[in-house]
Amino acid sequence: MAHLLGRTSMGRQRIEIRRIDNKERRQVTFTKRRGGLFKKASELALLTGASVAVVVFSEANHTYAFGHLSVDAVLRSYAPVPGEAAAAAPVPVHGEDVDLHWLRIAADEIGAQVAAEQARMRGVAAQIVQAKAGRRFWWEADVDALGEAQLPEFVKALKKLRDNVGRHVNALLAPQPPPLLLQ
Amino acid sequence: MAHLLGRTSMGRQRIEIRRIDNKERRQVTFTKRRGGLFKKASELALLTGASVAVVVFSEANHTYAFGHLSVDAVLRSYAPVPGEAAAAAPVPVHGEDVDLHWLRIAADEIGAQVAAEQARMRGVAAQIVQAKAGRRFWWEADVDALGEAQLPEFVKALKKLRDNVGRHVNALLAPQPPPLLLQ
DNA sequence: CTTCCTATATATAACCG
DNA sequence: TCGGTTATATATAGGAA
Repeated sequence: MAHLLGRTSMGRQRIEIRRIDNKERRQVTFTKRRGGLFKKASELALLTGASVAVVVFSEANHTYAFGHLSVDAVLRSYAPVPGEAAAAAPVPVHGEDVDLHWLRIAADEIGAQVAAEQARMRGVAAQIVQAKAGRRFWWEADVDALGEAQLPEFVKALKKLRDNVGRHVNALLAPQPPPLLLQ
Repeated sequence: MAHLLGRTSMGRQRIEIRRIDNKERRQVTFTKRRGGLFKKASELALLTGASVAVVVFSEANHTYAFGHLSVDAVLRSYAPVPGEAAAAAPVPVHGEDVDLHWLRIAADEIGAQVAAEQARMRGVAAQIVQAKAGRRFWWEADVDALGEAQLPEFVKALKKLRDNVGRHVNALLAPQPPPLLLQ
């Protein structure tokens, strides 16, 4: 076409970092860059031994996540409960038995995560919130607070949700194999 | 030095994507790539309008996070409470008043996040866990459950923590200006 | 929505202050 | 531990399948 006289491609063009107006271009860029972002995250984790988690929600409300060791293991942040000393307990490291999980689901459909890790954690984390009207939200609490009776059921429910979301999470929880991308 | 005869630099060298043995190099690479990852995340969000969250835990257990619109707003996934219909409430979209927040702190020191968003959310989310010994953990709950008495104090504590962590979060919560990097 | 291809814009491994 | 410089390895915008 008239565009390329001689050359076979215009090559990469510089663009401004602002919302791409054209819908389809925006979509293509989203897919390409999402992949690049996950790759970078993967490399960072692999090269430096850091734990990395990336969660992306597309405009279409699709959920994409990457995690090494597992999204949740990373997201599950820590924080000594406000006002409470972060009792430095001899926490085992990167372990085998990841028995617990955390979960998330996209509003309109799904999108989820769950997982656990014992590594590095010492304190626990916190929070939630929401301001407006009748919305519901969260709040972190001590597991113990759940009581031995409720916990099992809760975990069970979470696992079920996880399964529905797909085997994505399982892949992440797998052993050594290079971290993969979540749909 | 004998290394560079003529040239002034060896330029970027190709490296294998596997743990960098040399500790200092690993540290330098961590810092550089962490910045690059956040930048990419920022661009993805800006270019495509997607919500992106990135959380990184260094080997030294430092926490770094990036989020657009705010880490938590993204991480705070949704999931109708297990067993409870996700009452499709007419949730306002991406809004102005983000009055609540969520927080996270790195075990040994800090690292935090907070935020809220009304966008897309309809349901609430879920959980956590931990299996082993005396570790403490979380669990999400309905804000209402906190009670009007405790909530204010809790939020207060969180805000204080947030402030200590820096104005980073505030930057993220800001209006249009390009999303920035945390820490 | 993913993928291929080419020409460039960028990210960064080494090194130095 | 951090930045700044340079030469190169990579990521990608366009265009099209």
